[in-house]
Amino acid sequence: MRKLPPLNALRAFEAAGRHLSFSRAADELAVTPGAISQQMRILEDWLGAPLFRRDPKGLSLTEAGQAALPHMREGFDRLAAGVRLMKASDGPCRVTVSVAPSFASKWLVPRLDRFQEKHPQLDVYVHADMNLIDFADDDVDVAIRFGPGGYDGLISERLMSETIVPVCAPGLINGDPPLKEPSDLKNQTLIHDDSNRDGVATWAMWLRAAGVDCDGNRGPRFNQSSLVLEAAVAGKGVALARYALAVADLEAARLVIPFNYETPTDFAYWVVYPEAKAALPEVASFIEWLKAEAQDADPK
Amino acid sequence: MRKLPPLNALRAFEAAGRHLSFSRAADELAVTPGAISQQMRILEDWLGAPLFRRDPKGLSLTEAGQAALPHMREGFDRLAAGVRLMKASDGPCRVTVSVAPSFASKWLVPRLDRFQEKHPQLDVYVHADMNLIDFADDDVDVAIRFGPGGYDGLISERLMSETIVPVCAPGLINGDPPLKEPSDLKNQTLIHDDSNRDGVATWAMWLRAAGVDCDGNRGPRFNQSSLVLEAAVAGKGVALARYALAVADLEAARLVIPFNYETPTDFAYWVVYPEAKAALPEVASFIEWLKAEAQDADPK
DNA sequence: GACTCGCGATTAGGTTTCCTGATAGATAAG
DNA sequence: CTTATCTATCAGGAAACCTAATCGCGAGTC
Repeated sequence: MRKLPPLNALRAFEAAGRHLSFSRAADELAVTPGAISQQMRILEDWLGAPLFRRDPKGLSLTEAGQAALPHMREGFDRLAAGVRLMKASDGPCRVTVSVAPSFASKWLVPRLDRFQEKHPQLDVYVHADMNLIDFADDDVDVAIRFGPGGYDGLISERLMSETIVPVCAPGLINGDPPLKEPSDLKNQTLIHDDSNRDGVATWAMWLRAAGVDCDGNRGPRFNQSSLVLEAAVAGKGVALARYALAVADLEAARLVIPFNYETPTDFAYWVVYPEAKAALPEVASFIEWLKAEAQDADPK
Repeated sequence: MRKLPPLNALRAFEAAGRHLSFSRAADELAVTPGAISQQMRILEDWLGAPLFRRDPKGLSLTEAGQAALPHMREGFDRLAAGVRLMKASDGPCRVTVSVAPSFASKWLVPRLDRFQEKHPQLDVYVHADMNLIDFADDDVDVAIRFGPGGYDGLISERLMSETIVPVCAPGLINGDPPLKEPSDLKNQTLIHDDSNRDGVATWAMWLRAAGVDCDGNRGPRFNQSSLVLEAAVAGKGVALARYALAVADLEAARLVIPFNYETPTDFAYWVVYPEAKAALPEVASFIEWLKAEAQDADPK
């Protein structure tokens, strides 16, 4: 026989522990902070043990709270998945995918009609956001992320690897000054991508690796990779692009690779989702499609 | 943002769906059947879809209910595991294991002191029961079962395989009549084990396989394997024993194998537990110990 | 066929749980 | 010093929840 404390108190704990703030938990659950405070007192009384340390400078979880929190999260995730299975088994339903804006515009959106074709009853809601999202906060089913992988408490499956290539508009190659080899880059405008804070190849790194002695910090900068690519398409200069993002423009000959000098990265694209989401058939279909699509694009 | 229906309604649904009976669910949750009925109405209203078919001849789940039920079960299991982690991180705690009476007395109990030695702060509660148990109903953490494996919605890990051997008290071999080869069994009392309903080797099957023409149905019968073995130890006749159960008596020379004629079975011993239970360190320790212990006993 | 039993549905009314709104204390920033 | 932010606490009220009683239905039983 399971003996559980009041379920609302557990839900309040899950939110409070996640935010490490009673106020934000109250906000999430659409109640007042006082309600959360009381629920926590009730829960701690029921347990006979404290879950939070109320330091003057902020809230933190006790060891017990720390240990229990992931299970609470997972438990409520499961319940939510179950509830979604209960209602409206037929009819249109929606998969929400969180993805970086550049990847959305350059990779995902161009392929999305293929998914629509295969699953006409499913609507995809693309949630483009630079920031990592919180699956419990936002109503996100699955995320695509570029990085080292290994996201805690979530399932991450590798979609494809990535390489960095220089790209520019076709006209630049035989322009004046011409662009035939890496050292010609000294005479070109370099377009910079500031969106990868995590030290994915920069021009400075690339030039050093290619043995070109040149200040790699000059030139326009953008905080989104798609803007970088569009600047390159417009002939504004030479950009360092993630191949997956540039591939559509390359195939359409709006961009070319002036010299073949690929730089593989340790980072890769990952599908990331909470374990419980895999139970939803619409989410499972989307993930499966994503992986197949990535397989085609990047047979490794 | 997760949007969940009233949590108590979900818990009521989980219990009602599991028992396929509002009354028994009410019993489990210590409320009246009317309460369950109302909770189900509330939940179905909230969803806008029915979860149960109220046939005159009994309750059954709709497709939606069927799909959601396992997730509810798993979700509440997780919450329960989390709650157990919250309270009393130190101090003695208990692991409850459900096991067949014979296996308990002949295999588990003789080894249990080794576990106690290794984990002095853990108490093991042996719940011996002929019937399969319901992990949600009874407060059982882990079960050991003899069978084909593959229990739905639960994790099952193979402990060891099993073979069937004839056994008897040492005195019978050179007694009068003597017991030197299978055909001598015609002159012996055969002790029968009725505990295995699922067609694990019977004397009739065994004699046919061994080419002995003899009516294999005569002799005393017991509904527990441990009683069968004890009758054999007492010299009442020859028994067909599962090796794992007889091994302690064989090593102590209270029993012998009159002729080497092992019959392997497709069945094996399994540790079975709900996924969420593995989160509890005491349960994880016990399972780990069980597997190590089985490895020693049956290096496969 | 009448009777009983078991089971679920339903309703009114009461109890418990839960939340609000106001207030207080404590901390950090302006 | 003032303001903003955060948690704790309390009383009162709203909402959720449960009980108790009753009804309807079908399956056995005699």
